Amino acid sequence: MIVFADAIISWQKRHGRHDLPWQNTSDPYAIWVSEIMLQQTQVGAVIGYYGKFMQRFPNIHILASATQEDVLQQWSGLGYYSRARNLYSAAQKIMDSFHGRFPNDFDDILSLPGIGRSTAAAISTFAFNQPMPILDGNVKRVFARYFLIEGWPSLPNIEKSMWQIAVRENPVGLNKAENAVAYTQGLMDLGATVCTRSQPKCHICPIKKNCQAHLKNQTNLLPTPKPRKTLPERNTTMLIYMNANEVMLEKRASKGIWGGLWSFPEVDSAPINGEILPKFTHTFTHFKLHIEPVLIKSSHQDNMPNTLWITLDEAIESAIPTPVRNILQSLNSKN
DNA sequence: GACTCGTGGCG
DNA sequence: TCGCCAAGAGT
Repeated sequence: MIVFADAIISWQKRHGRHDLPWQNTSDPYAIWVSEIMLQQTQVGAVIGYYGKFMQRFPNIHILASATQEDVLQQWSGLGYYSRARNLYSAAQKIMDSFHGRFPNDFDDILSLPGIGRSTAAAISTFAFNQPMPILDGNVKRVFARYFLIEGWPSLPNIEKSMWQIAVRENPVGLNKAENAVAYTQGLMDLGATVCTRSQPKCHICPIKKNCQAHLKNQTNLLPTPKPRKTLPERNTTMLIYMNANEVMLEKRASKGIWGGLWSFPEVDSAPINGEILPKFTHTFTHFKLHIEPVLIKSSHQDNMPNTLWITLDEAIESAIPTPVRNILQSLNSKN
């Protein structure tokens, strides 16, 4: 109730995070970019990308007038590339449908591609001081423990009840708007720095007195982990066509894994005319990919569709996924 | 409701 | 070393 929110708010003001690169601003564009980058991605992994992205695309207009290739290049290595494609697509929509100004209406924000309920709420709160409830991984963990909610939090019925709690606890009363930022930020700060998944710092937690998991000594059992199946494994052979100083890259389909990025042509098994490079494994969230790179010396420039020849140095700076970057860098260090 | 979609840090 | 999962959204 009020007690919960007040405890979070006062704790955040004293002990929360106040100096992240996307804080201390009300620019909806800056906040939007940060919220997209932070989806399923930890703060430490985002900070470097965020600075470069904002330098390259300082506002909506510049982002919208760039190419998707430019945007994917800045996103290269961060993962979940549909976020970058949707960010770019949303920028176009803001130009076309909202006169180039980021909308402040919640439903308008929610209508933008790549923005779901929680991200829309975070933008609404941080950029426009309109308190709307969020429900991210941090909040789910805090709620699961504080209210002793069993079951994997992303199960639809569990998540639904957590949204109800998020709405109920969200401070929307009179004169609460000024604390909306502190409450929303505080929930995430608490989950990220105190109510962590392993070894939570309950001794410094501002709400431990009423935390059901803490009182019943079940903190280490909550939240209920996701039911895991064994990861499926796949194999692929990447063909690295290379002449004196250039490699051939192939643009991947716009959807699916690494959509819209540049990679190597893939086949099921190695051809006999190549030099087999060391195999390695790249692990995704939902499968393992065993990659066998094969180097093929090619004096002529094969004219395959959706391909280009590019120097090693330029290739490394392109919109490529991480395993491709690793391969290119190993080739570069050889030469 | 289940699946897809990246990468890196951590115990 | 390896399983887990993080400021989720789209299909």
